[in-house]
Amino acid sequence: MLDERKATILRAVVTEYIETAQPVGSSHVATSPEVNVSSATIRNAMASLETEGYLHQPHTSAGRVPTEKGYRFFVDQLGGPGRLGASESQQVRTFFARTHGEIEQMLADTSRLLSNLTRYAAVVVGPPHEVATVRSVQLVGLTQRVALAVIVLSNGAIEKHTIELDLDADELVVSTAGTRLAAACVGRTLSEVGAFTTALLGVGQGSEAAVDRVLVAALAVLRGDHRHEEQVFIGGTSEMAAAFDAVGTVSEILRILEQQLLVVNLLEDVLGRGLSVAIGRETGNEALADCSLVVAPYVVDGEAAGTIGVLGPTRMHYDHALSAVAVVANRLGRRLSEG
Amino acid sequence: MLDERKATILRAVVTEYIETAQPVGSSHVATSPEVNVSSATIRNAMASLETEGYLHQPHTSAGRVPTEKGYRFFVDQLGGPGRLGASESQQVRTFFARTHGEIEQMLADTSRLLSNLTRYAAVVVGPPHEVATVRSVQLVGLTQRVALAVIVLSNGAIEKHTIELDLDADELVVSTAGTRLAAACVGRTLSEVGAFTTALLGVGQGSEAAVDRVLVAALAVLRGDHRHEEQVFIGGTSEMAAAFDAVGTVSEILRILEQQLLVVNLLEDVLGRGLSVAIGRETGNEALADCSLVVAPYVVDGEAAGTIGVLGPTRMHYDHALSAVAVVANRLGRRLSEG
DNA sequence: TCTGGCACTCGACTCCCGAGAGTGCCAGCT
DNA sequence: AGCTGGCACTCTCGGGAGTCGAGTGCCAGA
Repeated sequence: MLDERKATILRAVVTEYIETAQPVGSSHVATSPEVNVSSATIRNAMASLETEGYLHQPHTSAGRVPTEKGYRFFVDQLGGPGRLGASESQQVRTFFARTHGEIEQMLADTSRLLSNLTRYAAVVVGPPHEVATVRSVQLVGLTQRVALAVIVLSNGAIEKHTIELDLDADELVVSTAGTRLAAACVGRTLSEVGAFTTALLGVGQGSEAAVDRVLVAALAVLRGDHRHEEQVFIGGTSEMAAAFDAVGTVSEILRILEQQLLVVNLLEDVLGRGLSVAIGRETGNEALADCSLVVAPYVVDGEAAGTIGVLGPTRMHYDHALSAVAVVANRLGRRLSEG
Repeated sequence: MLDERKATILRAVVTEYIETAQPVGSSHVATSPEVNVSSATIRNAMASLETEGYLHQPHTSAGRVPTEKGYRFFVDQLGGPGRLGASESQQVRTFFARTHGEIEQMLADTSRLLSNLTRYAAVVVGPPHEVATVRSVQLVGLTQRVALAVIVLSNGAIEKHTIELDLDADELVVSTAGTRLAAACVGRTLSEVGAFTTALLGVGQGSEAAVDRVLVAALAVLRGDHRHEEQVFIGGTSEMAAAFDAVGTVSEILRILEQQLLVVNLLEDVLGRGLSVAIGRETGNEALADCSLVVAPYVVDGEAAGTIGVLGPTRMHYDHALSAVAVVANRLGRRLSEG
């Protein structure tokens, strides 16, 4: 374990490196107010910190740079998110006080807010649809052989699925099927609906064959995999790009962010490991070796509903990012709980 | 005007520069099979092309680089999109043959297809909602004072608007209002609906006051500005990033792409000027000085419905991008016309 | 156990020079 | 008249030498 002095020195190195992106030398650390020993002593400590794997020296005559382990120590000793500055927390409050309207728009705006606050890329994963209850189901015929199932969920989200019919269905048939479907689904969750069998719907009980066939087709679609249908909103990629200096790195990161499914899994994996910060390779993705991810779940009506996160360089302002993510997650959850 | 020789030389310089990103010297042009004069002659021609503004010389002992005017000439003399390679046009065909389901998903996938084909960023602007006819309207109560208007359009798109009510409305009131609304709206376009007055809806004619108030609130929302509600799908930003070498440039371009409204305007402005390619500053955006934009409208049921485009560096493969954009626009329009 | 001092290392920066790519111009050829 | 080969010139790029200085490790002494 690190004694108090080494911890202080490590803290100073990390802080300094985050600020300047330059390797930090012992004399520079000595000027830090928390440290009251000479640079020679610091040198000894830094050498030892290096052998223990917290610091790395790019070359002999350079200062030290934190390793992932060094950042990890730094983040752990932060001990959770601090408070956000007054003007920033005011900004968050007014944002959530003013925002209204469609949930998707709000989540997208939230990702923009978070990236504005942190100057890194922000990811907002919407609440999963499976757990929300169905408020309304409607079947709308688009063409003779294609209908659209529109499902309104209690949280204002909408799910829609095209249903390919194997017969020409007229309006009456479609709307009859819609009514039957609605009667069975409203008030249940999507995952319950997914478990429906045709029997539960009463297919075949004194109904037209055509209606039955539409219902069967609709059920088949609704039974489909609802996992990972979460919507993902990503903002501030330009801020993120500006934080790196190699265009190749930026390109690789963008390639990751383009795969929304991968992003969702990434965040949930990190959260699943009980972390709120994943540093470099801890993200589990080689392409993000130079990145860190700060995540937090948000809670709607007492249930974990979704995840938000911030993606930046490993030398990110962890304390600020942690606070921002925590505050935004908190407010977002509260806002969504209002209904 | 340029004589035949100068045109050929300019063509050769542009082609070469697009390929190599290196300033092109006269001796290099001389090796090109279309050119059968000595490098000295080419030098004279290139000097004259420079004074005429088609080429630029970074410094005395360097080769020439095309200016925007040079690219403009090159693009104009291409005379429209050529044919796409066999395997690529096959790729487009199978993509549109296989794709099915939600229109949004399809447009998003289209942007991915286009960026895959071109290796640049691709933008797909969805059909505007105002001109589609309403297939179904539904009012769903979410809470006592918030209802959701869900509008299904004939092309399978969905528009939804939250409606804040100034009274507590029970289910019956909301659904009654919904039925009345539907009766009036179905079959019309959204812009017609937007022009509705309360009188047209028959508000007040033998109906409950509560229903009327819900209807008035709903109409107010639907009257809202529908312009620029087009959805935008952007893919391949990572490819785009890889085509530049300054991270600052990439960041600026991403900042543009994050503003979807701006992107839509950009594409439509270019198209409005009758162009299919905007080079550098021709895009009208200073931040895109190093970019070119290749755009094409797509046509659904005989009507211009939307726009697709490709954003890459000024030294992009114009002929290929033009062909890809043209083919994808064509197929996309055809696919959406099927219904 | 900490500190000041000291010798040492090694990258960053500068300067310089040569190589090479490219140019402009001119005289001569067709 | 127009093209071409030749030539002198320019300027970037890359490598090498030299210097600077930030930073280190280690040691002797308080």
